Amino acid sequence: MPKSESEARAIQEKLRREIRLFDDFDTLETIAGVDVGYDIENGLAHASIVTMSIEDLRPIEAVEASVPVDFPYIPGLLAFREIPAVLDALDGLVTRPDLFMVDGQGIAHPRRMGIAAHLGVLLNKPAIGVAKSRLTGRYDMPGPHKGEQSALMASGEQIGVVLRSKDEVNPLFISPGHRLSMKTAVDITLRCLTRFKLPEPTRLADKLSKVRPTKQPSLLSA
DNA sequence: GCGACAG
DNA sequence: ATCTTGTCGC
Repeated sequence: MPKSESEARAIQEKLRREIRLFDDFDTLETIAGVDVGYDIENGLAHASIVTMSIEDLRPIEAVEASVPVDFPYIPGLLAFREIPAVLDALDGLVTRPDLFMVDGQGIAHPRRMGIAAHLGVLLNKPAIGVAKSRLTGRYDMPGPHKGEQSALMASGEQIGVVLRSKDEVNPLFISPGHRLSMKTAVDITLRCLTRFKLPEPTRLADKLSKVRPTKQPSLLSA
């Protein structure tokens, strides 16, 4: 873990060279949603990963892990705060998913190293960033209906797509993280949308990552 | 120097 | 992210 902000940025500058933004994968049958919630009073980061079939969006496996938070929230350095918990949860997975969908940015980041790109490079797996708000870049608001899009631009380049995932609700910010193109990132996200604002992988992971008062029935039990 | 700023 | 009740809309 980096001990300073400058050290963390240096790590990002180094890792960004590994990013590949073109489709580079074989099978794409399973996708895993990744999200992290917080238990403020206990100083814990609670990560959850939900693997499902891309074909029918049926949950296959769900794991969780809580670890002490050791890095503060600093815009642009979110990965250093959340990835430790994610890697811990990953150990509990029986089957490795073909692709990861992370709650946060892919390359739509000041140094093109959002948490989805960071995780993708660490695991050397395809990864997509699905954020609920903008970190960096300029864009025009897309039309009000589901499926409408606009480009997220920065430094004269497209770093993401602003996507209306549901009628009349704030749009999502999609960006590739690793081993897939901008187009594929959006195509896959669209295929994971149902009636909600968030695509299924992230939506289910989000529910599990929130610290619950008591135990709830498993997502896989039904 | 002044704002902006994923979760 | 998290803190929180009511309220609008299907």
